[in-house]
Amino acid sequence: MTSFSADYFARPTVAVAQDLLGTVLVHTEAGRERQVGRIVETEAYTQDDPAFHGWGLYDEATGTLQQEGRGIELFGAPGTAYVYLIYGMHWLLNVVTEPEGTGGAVLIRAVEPLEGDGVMHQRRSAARRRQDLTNGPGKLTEAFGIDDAFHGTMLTEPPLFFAALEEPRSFDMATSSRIGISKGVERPWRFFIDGHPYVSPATPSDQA
DNA sequence: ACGAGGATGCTCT
DNA sequence: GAGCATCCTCGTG
Repeated sequence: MTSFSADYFARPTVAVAQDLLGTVLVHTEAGRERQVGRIVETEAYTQDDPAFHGWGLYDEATGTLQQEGRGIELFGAPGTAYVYLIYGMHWLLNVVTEPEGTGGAVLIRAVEPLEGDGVMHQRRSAARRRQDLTNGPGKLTEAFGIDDAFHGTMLTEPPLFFAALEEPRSFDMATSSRIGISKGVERPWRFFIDGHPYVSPATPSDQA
């Protein structure tokens, strides 16, 4: 299992978000079962996007980037983890995209567990069905034990990394508006494996 | 099956 | 004080 290098992430964000479908997220921990999840749902966020957590840091008219502010890490090295707390209780995992100096990130929204069911069930005691282990962005971070300790780490090497699984792709990709946002709703930047049972059950933001 | 409401903490106004 | 890239529980059909 060979991890993706920084070059893989140093590309247009939408392309990375689509390409990550069908690849795997891997977490290795000493003395514990390895956790592997096949990515079935992602979202893209770019620097000119009002829903982006670094929106306004880059001024397109002058080409200048602020030195600090919320989400400044999203302009850093491609392949870096951007982990943040949402609604005061759930950690969400993003991977930084685009070349350094350009902002962008892909949110990992859902995976299908391939290895590590035991650990995931331990961490996700609320899950009644197997798909509830990882069919949402906050659920998968809990199942994989991902929190702010991973913020800023490189997702190009263990203990947490991405890798290829299947070649060629053996699924149909579907698209929708992103979920849970109020700005940038018109951008069709949620990507998922059509009909897959581990896709999150939430409703896209452009629907009633 | 589905919808309403609450939990809970950090950032920006 | 509001808003937030969410999840869970408890109602009603």
